Amino acid sequence: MFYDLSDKELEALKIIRNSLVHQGSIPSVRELMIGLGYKSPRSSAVILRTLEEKEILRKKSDGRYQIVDFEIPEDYGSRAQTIKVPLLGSVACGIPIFADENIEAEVSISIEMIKSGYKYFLLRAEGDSMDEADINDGDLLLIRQQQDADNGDRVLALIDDEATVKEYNRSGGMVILKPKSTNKIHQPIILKSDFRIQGIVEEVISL
Amino acid sequence: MFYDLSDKELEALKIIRNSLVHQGSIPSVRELMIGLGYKSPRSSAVILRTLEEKEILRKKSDGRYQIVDFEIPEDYGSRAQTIKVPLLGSVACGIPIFADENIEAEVSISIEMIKSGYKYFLLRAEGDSMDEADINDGDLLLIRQQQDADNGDRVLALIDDEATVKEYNRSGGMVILKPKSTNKIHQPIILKSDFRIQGIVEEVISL
DNA sequence: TTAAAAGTGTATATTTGTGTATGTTTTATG
DNA sequence: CATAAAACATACACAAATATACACTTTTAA
Repeated sequence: MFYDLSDKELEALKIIRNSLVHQGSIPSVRELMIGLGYKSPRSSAVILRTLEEKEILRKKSDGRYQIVDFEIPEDYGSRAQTIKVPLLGSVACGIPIFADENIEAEVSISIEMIKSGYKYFLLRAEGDSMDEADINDGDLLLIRQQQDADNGDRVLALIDDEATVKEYNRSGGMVILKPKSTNKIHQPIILKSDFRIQGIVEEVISL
Repeated sequence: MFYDLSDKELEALKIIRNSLVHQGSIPSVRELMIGLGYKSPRSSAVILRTLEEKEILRKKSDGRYQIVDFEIPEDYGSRAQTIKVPLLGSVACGIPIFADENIEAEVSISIEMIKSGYKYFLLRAEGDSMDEADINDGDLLLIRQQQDADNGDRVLALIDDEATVKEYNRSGGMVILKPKSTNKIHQPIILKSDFRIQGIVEEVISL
C-alpha cells in the first residue's frame, strides 16, 4: 500500500498526519512547503497531487484533502500518537491559568487518554495541597478543563490561591468540596453555589 | 569475503558505509564520484554496478541499494562467529518495521552479543530523536525485539512515527516513558497501558 | 470592497542515473 | 621491446525525476 512512496512523499505523509492530530487539518500547500524545506509552493502541491494519484489522499466534496483510510498495521498497539498538553507548575488566583509563566513544559500524552472537544492540562502536585491519599508530592494530574461537575467527581479548585483537589458535591444552594479522608488537617470546604471549578481530575500519574 | 575487491572498490565501500551511518543513505553516483576523486560520474556508477555483481550490494525492491554484509569495525568480534542483523534506517507510519525498504544493510554482529531465541535489529540514531545522554547522532542501537519490559529498561518505542528511546515505567494503568534527563525539551511521554514497545536497547555502538 | 492567504499553471532549472564514445594506464605475451 | 588486450577514467549527452520562479485565479477574512 505505501511501498511505492518516495522519501519526500513519506515525509510529507508524516507531516500531514502530525498536522491532523495536532491541528485537526491537513496542512496548506505552503505549510507543507516549509515542513519539507521547499522554496516554492509548487513542489509541495505536486507531492499532494502525487499522493492523491497514489490514492493515499482523496479530495472531499468541499475540495479539501482527506487521508484515505489508513491501513492499520498488525502491531498497531505499538504505534502511539500523542498530543502535547501544557504542564502547569503552580496555579494562583488572578493569573490566567494558561499564562506563559505558568507553563513549565509541554508533555506528550497518548491521544487515547483524551476526549476530543476538551482542553487538558497537567498540574504538578506540590506538598500537601492535594490532600487525597493517592496523590503524592510530584505527581502529575491530568485535568480536563471544564467548569461543571457531577457529584462525586474529583475536581480541581483554586482555594485561597492553592490548587486543591477534592470531591465535588452540590447540595442545596451550596457546593461542598470534601477531602477523601476527613481528619484534623483535611476538612470539607463549603462554598457558594456560583463557585466555579477549574476542571476534573482525569488521571493521577506517579512518576 | 572481500578479497576480490580492488582498492577503489574497497574505498568506495568505506565511503558507502560511512554515508550509511552518518547520512542514512547510500551516496549518489556523483557524491561517490567526489569521494573517490573521479571526474566523471560514470566511474563511480561502474563501481556500484561492480559491487552489485560481486554481491556486496543488492538492489532492494524500490530500486535502491543495500549493503549485503556490513561488519561492525573495531574489534566487535572481528574473528568471532557472527550473525547477520538488519540495519533499519527510518521507521515510518504504516510500513511494517521489517519491510524491505527499511533495511539499509545486513550487519554482522558477534554472536556473543546475541541471546538465542530472540530477534534483533539495529537502528541508526538520528538527530535528537534519541534524547539519551549517551546516544549520539549516527550511533547504532542493537535492539532485542520484544514487547514487554521491566521498569527501568531502556526501550525503543514508536511515538508519532519517531523512533524514540526512553526508560520504561509502568505505573497504575499507564506507561510512562521517561527521558534520562528531564528538561524543557525532553519530557516524559504518558501512554495507555496497552501500549507495546518495539524492543529493548541492548547495546549502543558508537562508530 | 479590499487585502492577504491559498491553490495552481507555465516555463525553466537542477539533480540523478545511465548510455556511447574515447582516452589512458597496466599487463601479458610473442 | 612492441603492442594488443584488458582494465580503468574521462567527456559529454540525454531522459526522467525533482525543484524553483513567478504570475494568475480563487478563497477567506477584515
